[in-house]
Amino acid sequence: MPVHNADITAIFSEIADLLEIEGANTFRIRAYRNAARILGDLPQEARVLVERGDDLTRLPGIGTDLSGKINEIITTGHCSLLDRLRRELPPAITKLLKIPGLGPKRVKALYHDLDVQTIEQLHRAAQDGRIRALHGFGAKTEQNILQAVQAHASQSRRFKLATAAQYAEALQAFLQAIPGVQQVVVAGSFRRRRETVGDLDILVTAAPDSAVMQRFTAYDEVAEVYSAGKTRASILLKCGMQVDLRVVAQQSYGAALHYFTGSKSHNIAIRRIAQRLGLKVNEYGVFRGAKKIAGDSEESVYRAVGLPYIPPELREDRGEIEAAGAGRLPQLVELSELSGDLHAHTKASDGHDSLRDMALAAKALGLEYLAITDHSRRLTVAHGLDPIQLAKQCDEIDRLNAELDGITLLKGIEVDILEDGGLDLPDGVLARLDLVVGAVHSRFDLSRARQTERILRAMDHPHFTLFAHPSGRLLDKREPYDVDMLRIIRHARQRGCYLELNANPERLDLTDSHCQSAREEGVLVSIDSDAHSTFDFANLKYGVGQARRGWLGKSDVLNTRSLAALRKLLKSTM
DNA sequence: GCCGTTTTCGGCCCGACTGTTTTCAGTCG
Repeated sequence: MPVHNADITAIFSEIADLLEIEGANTFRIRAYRNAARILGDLPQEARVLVERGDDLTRLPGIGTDLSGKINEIITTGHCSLLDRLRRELPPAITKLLKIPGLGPKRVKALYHDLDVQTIEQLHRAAQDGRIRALHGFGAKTEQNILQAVQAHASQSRRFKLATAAQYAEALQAFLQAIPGVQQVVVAGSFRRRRETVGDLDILVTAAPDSAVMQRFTAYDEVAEVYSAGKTRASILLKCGMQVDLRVVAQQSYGAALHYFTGSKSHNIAIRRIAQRLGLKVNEYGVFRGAKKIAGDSEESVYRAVGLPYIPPELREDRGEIEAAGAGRLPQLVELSELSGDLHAHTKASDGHDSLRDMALAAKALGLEYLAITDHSRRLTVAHGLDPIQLAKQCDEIDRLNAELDGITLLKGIEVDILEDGGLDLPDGVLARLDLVVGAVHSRFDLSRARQTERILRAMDHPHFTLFAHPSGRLLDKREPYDVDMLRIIRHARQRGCYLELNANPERLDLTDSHCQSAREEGVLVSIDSDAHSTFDFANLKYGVGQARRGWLGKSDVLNTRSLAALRKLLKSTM
C-alpha cells in the first residue's frame, strides 16, 4: 500500500497526542502538530517528492529529524517513535483528549491514578464518583466530564456552509438589534468560506454597558451555556452547533476581527512576524511595548507587520503570507465578475423550472448568458434527454434567444461519461451544441487507474468542453471517487478543455487545493450553479467563496468572460 | 523538534474562562 500524506498526518498527530500525555516539551509537541498540518496541506504526495529526490527540509517546519521520520514512514509504513509510545501508553488513550474539558494533564492523571484508558472507563469512573477525589479535580469537573461523555456520542459534526449561514444570519440579526451593539460580524471559518464549519465565531463591538452577553446566552435557540464571561461566551444551539461570541470595544475591531477570523496557524505566523519586529499582536491591537500602534482595522494590523491586506479566504498559512510579503497576492475573483453560468437544468430533465423562467432568473441576477445542460438519456432517474428531445430543446432555445433581450441561452448537455470513457450521446448530436459538459454519475467504485483513464478518454472526445463536479463527492454523504486529479488537470490543459467548480453547497467540487493546481497549470475553472430551480443561482456565491480559497482571480475563471470572448474559447476547443 | 537581519543556543503566539484552591493550573480558541 502506498503511503499517503493523510497517513503521515495521522501518525504525527498521534505522536503529538501521546507526547502531550507523557508530558514532553510543549515545543516538541508543537513541531509534530505543525508537521501534521504541513503534510495535510501539501498539494503533492510526500512520497512522490521523496521518490523525485526532493529535500523535504526545504518545507518550513520540517527539519532533519522529521524529514527522516517521513522517509521512514514512506519506506516502512511505520514510525518507530510511535511504536514505542504505543507500547508505553494504552492505544485508546488519545481518544480521551477528544472529550471537551480533558487535556493532556487530566488524561494523564486519570490514567495514572484511576487506570482510565477508554471513554467507557471514563464514563464509569465519573458515574462512580471516583474522579472527584483526584487532586485538581472536583465534583463540578466530574459532572462536566459525565455530561461531555454523554454528549460526545451524538456530536462532533461539522455543518455545511449554507446550513451554517441560516443560523449565522438569524443570530447576526438578533445581536444587531440589541441596544449598544455597534458591529456584528461572523468570523472564523465561516468568514474564510470553508466548505464546512465546526462552529460559529461571532465578533461584536459594543458599548461597555451593553447587555449583549445576557441577551446572547438567553437567545431562544440556546440549548446549553458552556461559559459566559464579560467579553467571551460559548453556547450550544439546539441544532447542535456551537457558537462563540466575543465582545470588544470599537477601537479594537480590526485586531479582534483578525484574531477571531483565524485560521489559527495564520494568526500564529502573523504574531511570529510581529514578534521579530518587536511588536505584540493580540485581539486588542498591535502593541510596541504598552503603546498601541494599530488595530482599528484589519488593514492596519497587516500594515503594522509590513504586509498588504490578506483576504480571509486565503488565511490558512498556505503560502499567503510569503506571497503578500513579495507582493504576489492574487486579485481574487468576485461574484459580480461572473458573466454567466455554464451548468443549469430545466424541467425537461430533473429541474423544476422552464427554460424561460431559468433565463429570466439568470438575467435578473445580471448574467449575460446561461448554458442549459440537462441530463443525457442514460440517467433515467433524472429523465435524461435522448437525441430527439435534445433537438427539440435546441429549437426552443433558438426561439427564446430570438425573443429575449439581455440574456443569451447556450445549448448544452450534461452528458454521462460511460464506464469506458465514451459519451452517452452520438457525436452528430453533440456537434450542434455550444458546449458539452461531461460528468460521472455511475461506477464511482472503479480503481484509481481505471477511473482516471475513463475521464481522460472522455476528455479526448472532440466536443468535450467542461468536466463537471470533478471529484464526485457529496459533502457528508459520499466520498470523492479515487482519481489522479493532477493528471486530469494537465490533460485538460493539453486538450484545451475546462474544469467546473460546482457551486452547490453539497458539492463545492473542485476543492480549494485543486483550484490552486488548476491555476498553476493554466486551466480555466468555470464556477457553475448546477441550478435545478431559479432559486439555486443563489449558490453561485458559495462557488465564488471556494474559488477565492483556491486563489482564483477573475482571469482564472472561464465564466467571467463576456459572451463574445467565451464563444471564441469554446470554438477553439471544438 | 525547528530555527536564525539577536544564527548552533535559547528561544518558540496570546488571552479568557472555569474550577479548585486561596494564587493558579488546565483547557480552549
